[in-house]
Amino acid sequence: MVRRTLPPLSTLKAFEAAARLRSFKEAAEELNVTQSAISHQVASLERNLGTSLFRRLPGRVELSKAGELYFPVVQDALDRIALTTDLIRQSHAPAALTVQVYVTVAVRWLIPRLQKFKDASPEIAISLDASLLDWEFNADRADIGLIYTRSPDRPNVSYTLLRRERLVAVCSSATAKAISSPADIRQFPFLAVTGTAEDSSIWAASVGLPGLIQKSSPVFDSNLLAIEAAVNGQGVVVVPEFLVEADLATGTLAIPVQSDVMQPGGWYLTYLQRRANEKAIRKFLDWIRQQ
Amino acid sequence: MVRRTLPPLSTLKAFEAAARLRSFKEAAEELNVTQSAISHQVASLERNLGTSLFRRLPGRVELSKAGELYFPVVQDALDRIALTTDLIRQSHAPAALTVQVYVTVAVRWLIPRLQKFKDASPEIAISLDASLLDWEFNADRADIGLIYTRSPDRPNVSYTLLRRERLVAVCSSATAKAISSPADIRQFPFLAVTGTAEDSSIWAASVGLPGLIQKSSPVFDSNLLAIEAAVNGQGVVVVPEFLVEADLATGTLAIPVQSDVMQPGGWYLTYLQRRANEKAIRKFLDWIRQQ
DNA sequence: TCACCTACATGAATTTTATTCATGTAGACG
DNA sequence: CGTCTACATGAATAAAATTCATGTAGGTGA
Repeated sequence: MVRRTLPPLSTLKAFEAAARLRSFKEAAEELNVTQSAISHQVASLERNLGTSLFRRLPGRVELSKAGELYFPVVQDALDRIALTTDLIRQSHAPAALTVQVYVTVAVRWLIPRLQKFKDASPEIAISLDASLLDWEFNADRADIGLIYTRSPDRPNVSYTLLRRERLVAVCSSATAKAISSPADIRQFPFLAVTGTAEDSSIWAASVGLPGLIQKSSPVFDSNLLAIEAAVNGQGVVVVPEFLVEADLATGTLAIPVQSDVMQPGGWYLTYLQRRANEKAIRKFLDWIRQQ
Repeated sequence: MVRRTLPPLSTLKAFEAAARLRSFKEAAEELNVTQSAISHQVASLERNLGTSLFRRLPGRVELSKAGELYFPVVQDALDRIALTTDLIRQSHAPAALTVQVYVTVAVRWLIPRLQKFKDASPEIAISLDASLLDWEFNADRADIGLIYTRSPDRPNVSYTLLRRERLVAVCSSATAKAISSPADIRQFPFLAVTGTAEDSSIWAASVGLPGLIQKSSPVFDSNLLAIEAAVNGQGVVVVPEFLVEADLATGTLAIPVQSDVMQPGGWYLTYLQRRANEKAIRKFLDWIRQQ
């Protein structure tokens, strides 16, 4: 008599993800394991049940009859467990929030304002994650992200639009004095930043200077470095306005040529939809919208 | 940001059992592991959740606030999984049924009739488990049990009364001829069987022979052996009537002294309540009630 | 009141299980 | 027809669960 009512529960995690995504490969990515691990786990569950749960088709899998029966039950059960597990963790863990943010935004915008949030919500421990690697929100590393995107439409992610930004070209005031018409800009190095070519060319087009960005332009890893270079009179850089507001106010940076063109995308606060009601996330969201 | 929505699911098995039984020791027994394993698993879950789930009291445990919140959810989720898992296993496993039965009953009653069941339900593969070790039904080893008990009241177990049996004393016909009154029985060895002292003394009392069973009586491990000894003229044994019906009919055994006393307990078919609707169990039950 | 018992805890050793790595297979796609 | 993609598979490795041996604390009975 071989009878073991519950299957090895760990295999269910793999099965649920594979069934939901209809792909072992994607399930593997979601669970941060290899495709091989999912394959083994599913095979082990199938052996345990004495029936196969997936039909293996070329290049993909689909649920078998038994899989169709099993999946909703397993998914529902794991959902319930996950929900209550989070509830218990939340009520017992000290509140903490990791904010994903680009270095430039962190240094030139967020950090100067962050003390106010800490004063208002001292019970929430804030960490910043500015590892440049992710341009998009990465829910594995952060609870909430302050990001720029043209397509705020990833599934299961909430986007709250904070602002659309005007693009401005900035340089040191000395440099600005030497520029009286848009064309004069060509006399100075154009400071390029990886990943922002679109912003630059939109701005250049708006002032009638196509081809402003040359292959020979100095290239920086991030806006932060390019802005510092501009402050030091090394050229002109195009950035969203809020990153240089303080410098414009103090005169550290100046606008050589006016333009009213906007960034094509928007700046958003993003977080996982299912976490929308967590206190720390709500508080940070409410606070940042007032800024 | 430490976030792992699902806890290690294997720890939930231990938690559920411990919470339900309100004892780590009993949970360990149910899951066939050591108490230490449960303790480690629960501790690991508690570490993962960041809060304790049990209050450790001297000699026992009770659920903490968080435990009270978690337990019903986990129990319900595991129940759902178990239910559907069984469903899938059933529909894909070749039907098989292990019947727990005492050796004597197997040899003298069940096996002679079993072919009829196999003929009627050839799709069900029958195994017998007559390992003497369990006097009670053991759901880990068998699907259904044919057992004798005075208290058919274990939780989660269904009992279907098959019959109550008359106790008869039997011996070879040669021995029977030498016995004309109850007292004559004392001239022959009384064949004792471990675990049936009660039956013997009830019978002895009913015919006015208290103290019939002596310390010097030969003792057998099971009725089967004692009956064989009686067949071979080695003495008198008291057994439930159905075990010797065939021998009485053929004259291999005889009843030296009549009595109408019944066994205090009954003969039951037992199985886990939750498995009452399985086809193999229902079929065996229906068949055996006709015998 | 003092052994002794019972139930749970704990750390190290061990066994079992999960995962990776390296490679294989089969069909789709250019 | 090669090449790519997604999954399978077996051996090696890493991680996790379990046991074993022992400890602790409170309760129980001589």
